[in-house]
Amino acid sequence: MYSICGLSPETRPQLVPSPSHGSGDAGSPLSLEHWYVSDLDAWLRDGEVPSQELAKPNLNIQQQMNNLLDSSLSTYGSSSAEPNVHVRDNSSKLTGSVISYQHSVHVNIPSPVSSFNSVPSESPTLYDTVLPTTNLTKDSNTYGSISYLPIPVQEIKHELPDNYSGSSCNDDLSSSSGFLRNFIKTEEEVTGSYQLSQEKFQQVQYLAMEQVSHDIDQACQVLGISRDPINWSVQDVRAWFRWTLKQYNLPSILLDNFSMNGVSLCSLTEEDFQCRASQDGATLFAQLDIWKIAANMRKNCQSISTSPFRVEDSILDMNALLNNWSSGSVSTVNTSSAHTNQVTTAGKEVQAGPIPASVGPGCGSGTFNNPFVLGTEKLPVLASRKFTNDNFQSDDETSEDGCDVDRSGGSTRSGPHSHIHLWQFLKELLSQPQMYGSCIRWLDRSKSIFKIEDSVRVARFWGRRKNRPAMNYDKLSRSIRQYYKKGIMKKTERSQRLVYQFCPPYGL
DNA sequence: TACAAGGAATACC
DNA sequence: GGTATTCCTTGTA
Repeated sequence: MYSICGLSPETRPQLVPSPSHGSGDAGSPLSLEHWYVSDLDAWLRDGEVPSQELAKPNLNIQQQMNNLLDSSLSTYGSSSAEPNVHVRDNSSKLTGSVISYQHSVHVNIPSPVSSFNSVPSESPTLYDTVLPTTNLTKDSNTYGSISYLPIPVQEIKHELPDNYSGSSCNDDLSSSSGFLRNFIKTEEEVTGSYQLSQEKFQQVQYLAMEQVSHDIDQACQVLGISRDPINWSVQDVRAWFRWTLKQYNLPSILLDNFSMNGVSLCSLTEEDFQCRASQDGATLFAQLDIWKIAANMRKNCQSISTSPFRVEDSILDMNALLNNWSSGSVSTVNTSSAHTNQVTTAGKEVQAGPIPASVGPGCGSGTFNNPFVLGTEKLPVLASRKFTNDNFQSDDETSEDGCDVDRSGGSTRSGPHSHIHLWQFLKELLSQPQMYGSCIRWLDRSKSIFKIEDSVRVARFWGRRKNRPAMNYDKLSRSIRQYYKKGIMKKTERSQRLVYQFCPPYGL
């Protein structure tokens, strides 16, 4: 039997509380998507991790996790001292969505459907993942920003259950329960001299996303609806709303406001949701977004017939995985070579190409150009990789496989040897305000006017994307200015610092 | 100090 | 050759 923080599984409370803006006792919510800022913030306070990055409401799970990584990295990277993470009394207040121990972190994922009586939960109520790690070490070979040496692969494999061969998206996800159990450590192990691991956070991301997928599967079973909201009928949409409202104990809304099929529903913006469902619109929109991501994930994974997802992927390039899931734009790939390389370089500094999503599941010849990849600045494994290695594709190669950008959309994928342009890249960032809104955002979408809120980060993202570690805003802005005479971009009529405007049709 | 603008040379594909 | 990068100077807020 295992014991964590002095509480047996039987006595420990349900870990993740209901949404903070919910009723407070809405039963067990879906999963980590319910890690609202307050949850993470509470943990970060205990962990003495700066939380200013988390002061944004309605962050989705990726944002939360990545912000978490950001905060952790910045804190731990700024000091040679070990993370000052300590035990917190999880029996009080939040009942601990995340429980921190000295030198280790437990992330507890609740059973997603335990409150949904008609669905017998096959998953344990508590998923406890201990995160033993290696040291976080500054690596001067990167951008000058904080980065870390990767965890040796053998160490990773050691921590994984021997019989775990990785879970493809088509696997029986219920097996994740057993898998997770293998991560449950004894208290003795918990109090061992482990250190906070960013790699393990990535692992947690994987587990969380897998769990979300499981949740959705079960909900679909009960509701008799498609996993993909696009396929929903008007009745399906209504069923989903009823279920979601119940799941989150939200007050009833006028379902007539959402009398539409799945296609129409998916085309609604967050603002549309808020107009139709007032303050709960954001929550509903976020939930739908998760479903859409999961649906894309399933589609993508089904297309990867030759290369099942492997657990190494989740560890070594979790962000790429999530990017894959979220972008829904990966094509059939062969992951074997890159992955093999990663494994066989165990114990060494993992050599890799640039940041692209080229090494994640379904990303071997990786194809998505989603700038979320650039968010891997937060991921030590990737950040510490060298920028030259033939075993990994360059970023351009990554984006070329079915990725290219047309003038109107800015979405990237098409034939080989295409290269993303800066304006396209900026549009990609702009297209994901939830992810990059703190860096770059539209000021006036109708006029294609945008503002770079964080020039340093945007430049860093661009540098990662183009494998230019020395990229900075001076250089990036020079490239932007090159667009002036080409008619791609311009300064606004009333010139403002860091404010630019796409010329038509580039801003469409 | 950060940003804007643009010239010039260079690198990369 | 096109595009981006790098380095530079000058100017502005």
